[in-house]
Amino acid sequence: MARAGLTAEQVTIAGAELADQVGLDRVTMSQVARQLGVKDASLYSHVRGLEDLRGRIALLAADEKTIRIAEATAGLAGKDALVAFANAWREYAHRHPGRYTATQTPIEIDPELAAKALGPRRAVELTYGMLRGYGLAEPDLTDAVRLLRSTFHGFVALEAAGGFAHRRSPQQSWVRALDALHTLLEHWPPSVGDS
Amino acid sequence: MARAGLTAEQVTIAGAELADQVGLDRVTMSQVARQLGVKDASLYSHVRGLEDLRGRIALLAADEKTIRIAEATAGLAGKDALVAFANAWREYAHRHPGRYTATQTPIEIDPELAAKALGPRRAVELTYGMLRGYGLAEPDLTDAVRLLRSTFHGFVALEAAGGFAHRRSPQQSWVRALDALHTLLEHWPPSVGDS
DNA sequence: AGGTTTATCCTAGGATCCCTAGGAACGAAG
DNA sequence: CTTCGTTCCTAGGGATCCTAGGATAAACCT
Repeated sequence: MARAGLTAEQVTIAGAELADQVGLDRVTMSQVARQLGVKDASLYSHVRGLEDLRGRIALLAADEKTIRIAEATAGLAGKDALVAFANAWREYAHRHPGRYTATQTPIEIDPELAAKALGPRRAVELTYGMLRGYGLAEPDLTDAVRLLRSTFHGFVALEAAGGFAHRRSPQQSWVRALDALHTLLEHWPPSVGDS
Repeated sequence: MARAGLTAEQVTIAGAELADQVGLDRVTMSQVARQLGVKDASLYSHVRGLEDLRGRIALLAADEKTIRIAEATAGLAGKDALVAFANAWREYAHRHPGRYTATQTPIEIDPELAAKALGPRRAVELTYGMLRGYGLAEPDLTDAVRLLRSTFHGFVALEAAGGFAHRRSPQQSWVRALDALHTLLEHWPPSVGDS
């Protein structure tokens, strides 16, 4: 019998693919093991357990998503950058629903593992960089970043949950939302309810 | 032995409370049964199974959330209505994280059960009603509703997932986001990328 | 009240899953 | 070739979901 020669990454990738196919909550140690042609107990040499696997999938997805966004927004500024950023985000969520869900699930991730992942930090930089063209200063910048991320995530989450049952296509509303966010950023309101 | 005298609603409520305490994914038939002082097999007289229970929790939560929002926005208009709507939404998510998660999870719900639930329809009406003051017409209205719902949901979801690790308090960003959305609705942009 | 019916709750058990313990075999390193 | 570390295995405990079928409490009806 030749040995499978697995690594933690391969297990993670198998889990991520399974998550995209059948949903994150249906990713099971046994299923992943079967997929890899291995007994489930064997996975524990590479991964601490199901929790840990989920965390790894989340980190993998965060990295991948960040990379897609970085590629999509490279060299762009202003509205072009905003649209490219948002579309890359949404496209990743569509293409990899299971992975995307993993990024959103509040999981405790092994700290020493998270330290290695450059995804999150990179993502923050990217978002701030995208907003550079709009001339915002702190703390408005942070507020704007949070608003954008909220809208992007909320939209794709509702989309995935079937929250847009209406006739109008989500795509049209999406384009419109980006238009709206762009003009909003251009005329970022002065602190109205200055509490 | 006196009989427990359960109903589907009581099982659902027990499940919902458990979800708020330990997280939706940790809601198990056995746990709910233990909580109710009953063997797990007994629950299947009231609920089809775990899937079904989750669906019922989701519908319950949707109803509750809608009611809170309706109470909060009663008699209000314009920005007051917007802020009250959004705060009621966020507050419900904070108070009932498990229930709220259930509303977001893409679950297939028993159609005949969903037909009874007035939550979703009511919620749609409420949202459209809240926007009445801004003088938008279709299809802008639908786009605006989707944008708002996306932002609200996205914000609380990221908040729950620990996505706002920054120094600035989420509360401040939230207030700011509502200001921004308000001015956005007042100056809803003409269709820019009219594709 | 007594008997019938219905629904609730039970015991029993199969299938699946997570995870641990400890042993076997493969591959590399001396 | 021997030794050693790692990968993978078998075996098994504990938990879960769910079904089947039986007991029994409560409601209903004459």
